[in-house]
Amino acid sequence: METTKTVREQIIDHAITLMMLRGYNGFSYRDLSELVGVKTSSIHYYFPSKDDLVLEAVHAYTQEVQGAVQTIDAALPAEGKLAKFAKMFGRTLGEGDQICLCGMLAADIETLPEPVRLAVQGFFKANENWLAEVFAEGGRDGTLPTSAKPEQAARAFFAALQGAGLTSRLFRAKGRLEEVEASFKLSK
Amino acid sequence: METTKTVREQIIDHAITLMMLRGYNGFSYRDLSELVGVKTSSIHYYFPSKDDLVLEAVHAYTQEVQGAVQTIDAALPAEGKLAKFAKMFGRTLGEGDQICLCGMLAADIETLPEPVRLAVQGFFKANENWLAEVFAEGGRDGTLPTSAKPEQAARAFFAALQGAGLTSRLFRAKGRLEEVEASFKLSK
DNA sequence: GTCTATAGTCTGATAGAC
DNA sequence: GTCTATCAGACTATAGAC
Repeated sequence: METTKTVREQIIDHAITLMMLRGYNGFSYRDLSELVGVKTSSIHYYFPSKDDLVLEAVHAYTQEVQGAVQTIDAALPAEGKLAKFAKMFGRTLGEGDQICLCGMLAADIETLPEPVRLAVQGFFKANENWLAEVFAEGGRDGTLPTSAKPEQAARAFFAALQGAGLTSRLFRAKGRLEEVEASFKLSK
Repeated sequence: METTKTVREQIIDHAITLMMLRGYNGFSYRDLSELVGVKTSSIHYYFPSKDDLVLEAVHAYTQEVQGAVQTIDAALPAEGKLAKFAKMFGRTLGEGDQICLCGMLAADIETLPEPVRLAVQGFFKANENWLAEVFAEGGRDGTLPTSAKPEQAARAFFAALQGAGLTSRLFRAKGRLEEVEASFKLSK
């Protein structure tokens, strides 16, 4: 099994982990240098500026998450899909001290350049679109409360998950994520 | 009218504004120095360390928000209280480029000392407790969907508001906050 | 590609005069 | 209380040898 990761991949992986923990302004090239085992100047070789690095990190993270979402069985009832999605979202939170990369960057957004904002928007749109399909389907098959606007329900649900990720970590109480799913299920 | 603010009050006010914009790791004593018009060493006179400043900022912010919440008419039906609360929360977002101070600090929490975590937790608890009362009341008076657990509904609703604050700013679309309230109203 | 060395800037924080 | 002056350390980033 050839699982050796390139230095470039290691940098991105650790950058993602660090940002999910401390945010964009809370980690440095030096932190990465120590984790990856190369000098900071070598990191600049791959990513000339920190902004370049974040942008690539967001792209990699989006692809990774979307890949996982696509594995959710299409034959499942809508209610089941929603449950799986929520559970998956909870699992990205590591040992409980990390939040979604794009939720974190949304908090840091006013210190980031426009291309990063667009990339983070892209992450939200992709997830919201997938969820809107599920809510629409749930309305049809009767496993979810009928909503006039599936897109609206999707945005509210995803926002609630992001907020719950924040408070789960704040209170060190993982259960807060499950409450969100329950709230949207009993609904309507 | 004697509305002159002390230097100390100005520092806290600007610190709150800056953190709601850029987060804890995105502002400096120098920024404050320029806004308030005193040297950074003078700021250190009032707040020896940055952590001291954040802690006082959270206390001041909590008091301010809770004060506003308490002005919501107790005679209003639960549904109306929820609407007022959501609208108030939206108004704290300034020109649209700020988010709730404690939502922001929840994102930065892993870079902050324990006393700040406790203070931020206090802010969330206070708001969630108030909302739990409203949800319980709404179940009784029939203006809100009956929930087995008003506390759970309160936490999910507040998390959704925090998440919507994040995405409203990300997309520069204020409307996302209103969607949350609508989602919880049609519910159940 | 990775390194050493370093530039240039910003950071939080302190000492001490007034 | 506010200032000047300064510290030690961190930061992103670059030049150039190997």
